Order: sequence, then C-alpha cells, then structure tokens
Amino acid sequence: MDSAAARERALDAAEELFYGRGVQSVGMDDVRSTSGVSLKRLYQLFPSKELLVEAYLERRDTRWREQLAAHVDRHEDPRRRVLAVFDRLEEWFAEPDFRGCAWINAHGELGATSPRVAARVRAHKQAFHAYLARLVADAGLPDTLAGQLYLLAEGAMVTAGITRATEPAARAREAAGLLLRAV
Amino acid sequence: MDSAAARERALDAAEELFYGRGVQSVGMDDVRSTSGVSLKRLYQLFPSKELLVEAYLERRDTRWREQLAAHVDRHEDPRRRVLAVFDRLEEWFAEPDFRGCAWINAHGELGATSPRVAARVRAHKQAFHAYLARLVADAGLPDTLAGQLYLLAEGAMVTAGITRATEPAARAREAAGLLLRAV
DNA sequence: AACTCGGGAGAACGACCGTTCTCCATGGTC
DNA sequence: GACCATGGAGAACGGTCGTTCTCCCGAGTT
Repeated sequence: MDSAAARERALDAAEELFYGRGVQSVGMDDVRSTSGVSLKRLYQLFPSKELLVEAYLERRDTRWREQLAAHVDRHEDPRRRVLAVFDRLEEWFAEPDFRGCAWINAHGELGATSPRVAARVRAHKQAFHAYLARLVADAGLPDTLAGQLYLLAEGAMVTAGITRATEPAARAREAAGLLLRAV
Repeated sequence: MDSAAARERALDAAEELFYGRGVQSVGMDDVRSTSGVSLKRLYQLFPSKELLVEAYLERRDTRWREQLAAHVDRHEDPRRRVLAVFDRLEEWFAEPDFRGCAWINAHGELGATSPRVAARVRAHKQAFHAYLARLVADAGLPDTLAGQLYLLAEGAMVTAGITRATEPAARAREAAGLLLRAV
C-alpha cells in the first residue's frame, strides 16, 4: 500500500469515525484499527490528531460542495437553481448515516479550543455563502436575498441534525420560495 | 454555605466554564476551583459530570426562555411580538461573552455520545419552537410560518456563533418581516 | 472534655489517550 | 549472502480526567 492509498484509507476512516461519533470520542487507535493504517504511518502522514481533523474537514468540504454543485447543475433556470440547493439538503438529510452538519458539529466540539478548526469551519461556511450569493446574482435577484437563504439553509442543517428529520429541508424550501416571490 | 447556595455557585461556575470553553475541555477540578465548592460537595450535589451538564442546560433553558418572553412582553401588537424574538436574538448575540447557542454547541459536542444531553437539547429546541408557534397563532398567522421563522432563528444562532457577529439577527429579522407580509 | 459528624483540601486511583519507541519481519540492492 | 530502509504490531510514556478516599479540622452535643 503506497502513501497515497494509505492517506485515503486514513481519511476514509477518520471521516466515518469523526463524523459519526464526534472527534473527541474517537482515538487515534480507533482510526488505526478502522483504516488498517499503522500508527507509525498515520503520524507520518498527519503529524498530529488536529492535522488529521483538519484534513478530514478539508476533503469533506471539497466533496460536499462538489455534490451540491452537481445537484444545482441539473437545472438551467436560474431561480430553479437557487431552490435546488434545498433539494440537495433534503437528499443529504435522508442519507442513512446523516448526523448533522460536520462543520457545525466540529465547531461546537472544538471551536473554543482549536483556532485552526474554527478557521476551517468559517472558511467552509463562507464558501457556501459565496456560492449561494452567486446563484442569487445569476438569477438577477437582490444581494440581500442570499444572506436570508443562507440562514434558512443553516437553520435547516442544525435542526435536521438535532431532530434527525428531513422535513426541515422542505420547510426551508417553502420559505425560500416565498422570499423569492416577495422581493 | 448551605446546600442550596453551594448548588447555585456550582451551577454558576459550570455555566461560565462549559459555555465558554466547551464541556469536554473543562474538568471537574476547574468547576471546583472556580466555584469554591469542594469536590466532595460537588459529587454530593451532582453524582456525575453528565448530571452537572444536564443541570447546567436545564437552568440555562429556564432563564433563556424567561429572558426571551420578557423581551416579547414589552410589546402588545401580536405581529410586533413575533418580530421581537429577533430583537432579542440580536441583543443576545451582542453580549460580550456570547459563544453561540449553548444547546447547539452541546449537541455538537455530546449529542453522539450522551443520549441524555441530546434529549435535553431536543427538549429546549422544541420548547422554543412551541413558543414561536404560539406567538404566530396569537397573531392570526398560518401555522406553517412558525416553522419557517424557527429555521431563520436557528440559522441566525449558528451563524452568529461561528462568525461572532450580531448581523445575522438583523438579516433574519428582515426575512421574517418579508415572510409575515408574504402570507 | 470527649465524641460525633459534616465538610474541606488534596492525594490517590484507574482509565484513557495522544504520541513515541522498541523490536522484528520483509523486500530490494550490491 | 550481507546490508539497509521501510513499515507493522504493539508496548511504553506522560499527561489528563472523572471519581473516590484519606486525613484532618471545627462546631455542636452531652
């Protein structure tokens, strides 16, 4: 197993464990036994647990935004593309191992103690906000709408994480539809 | 110092520390030294750390909802009362030691490992949702609106916690105003 | 004055965890 | 075959933390 493969396996295990059980309740030994990557190799690839957490959040950020964009790109109509964001949320919430937003959870867990993790969470949220702002602008809608839709999406994520229901996505989408018509 | 006073002091320290630095990075010894309540007494009052966390969340829940209701009760107009929720959020976000929503943070930290804490978070959110639903009903507005306003409020709380800005409250309030007019 | 008892200070215990180290096997290279 | 680098398994180390225990003090009681 070469270095790149070991890295992927380690990140796969880290994502599964950190996302599923929280960062602090998962030990490096759990990552080792789940990934099959030895502790020695793990520490060569990621010199500390905090760096592994960062790498996990980074890879997940890329993938999450790719999946969102892929979903939005199924549509051409600019307003429909805005609403497609909420369709994607609903799909995400319905995944069997959905446990809320990884970044919101990580911020609750580590935001107060790890500035690096906190910064990565802010970067992810900012990127999502910027993407939403672009969709809104492409639809010729006013800038202020983006911030409002962003809050609806965040509210849906938190609520879905706490209640384990998909329904917040649909409610957020309704509200988004009303806001689109109101402005 | 009698038992009731020790309990209050312990909860004061627990709230300050758990809310400010997160539950897991605060030891029982920190609670002891901050509160001045000895470890022995602490364990008499709260037989485990988890029970102390629950008691902290419970007392904070009561106070938080009281403060919200007090703010709303400054107004008589039913629609104004609904919007006053967002005024209260803004006031809260501006407090100097604001670190986001205590329940969202606790859920991110302990939701996956402590069913008791997770249940308490759900109870708090449900109570907030029910309060909002009552304000909406009292204003003669449709039920569906309550869920939408709830998501805006939750989105504002998460975002304010992550960015440390008060502005999400104002944006949520704008969106809420539009939704009130739209239905 | 002796006794009791709740409580304080802090040591002690046991478990866990992030990180490093030891020892050994393996496979490529000369 | 000798040598070396690489990496695996897992022990070891140092620190932290939740929880309990020991020892002692002081106040109230008889």
